[in-house]
Amino acid sequence: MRIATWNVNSLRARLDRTLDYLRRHQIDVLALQETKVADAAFPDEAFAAAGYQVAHRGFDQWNGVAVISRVGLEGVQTALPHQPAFAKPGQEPRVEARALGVSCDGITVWSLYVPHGRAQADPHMAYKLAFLDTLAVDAATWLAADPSAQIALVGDFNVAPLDTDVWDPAVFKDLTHTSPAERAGLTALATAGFREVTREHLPGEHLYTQWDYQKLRFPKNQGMRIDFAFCSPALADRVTGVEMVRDERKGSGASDHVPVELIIE
DNA sequence: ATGACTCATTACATGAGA
Repeated sequence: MRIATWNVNSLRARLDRTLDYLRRHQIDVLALQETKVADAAFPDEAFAAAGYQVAHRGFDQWNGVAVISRVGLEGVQTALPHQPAFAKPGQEPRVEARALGVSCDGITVWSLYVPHGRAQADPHMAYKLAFLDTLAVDAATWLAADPSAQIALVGDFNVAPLDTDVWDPAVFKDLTHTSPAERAGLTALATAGFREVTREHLPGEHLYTQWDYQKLRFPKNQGMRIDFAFCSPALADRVTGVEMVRDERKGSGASDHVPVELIIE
């Protein structure tokens, strides 16, 4: 069984590419982030025609998370139990479309799009840290309720845990993604008992999952490793391999992120 | 070549992303 996660950066702009990827890589479950589409405009039919069921959460052109499965899909949860809300200027706080949980063939797959943070002093950063904090709290609760649970927390975490996860740590020092507080948010998931299986299987340095569109970042391999898969112990034991699909960053019309796949026994 | 941002929007400039 193959589970993939991909920040697709607009599903409508990359629907054909996504369908083609599913076919070529024989993906059973695909967690998408940044679909940038409202639920009403989600292309359900295209996935149904390819043999997949779909669960999606999206209000407008921002954020948006989905799980696409050909091995069953039930028990849809459209937000984390304690997911914090975010208030845009002049608007009421809203729990954004950043977490979608679905049960697929006995595995609970959460597609997660952690808030970016924008800048250290920006309110969005406090939101990011609160999101990570509640994620770890909820995840710990799930594992306490059932230590044998099969849970995959996958997606765009918008945190680079190690200095070698970014092409130049100095560039990010006063920006986002590498601060101790942000990194602590991911450490908390490990403390809760979840294992980051992409690092277990691909421990190499400078293995990136995202390259900015600007300044020839991809040809120069100046990227970031910010897409991960935190698995409950019972599921982590079943993971036999991980692949970062670097080819998906090539060519015109690519997302700035590549898919990350888990091969599960 | 993997190539000098890209996406969506009551769009023709702006906000957001990382």
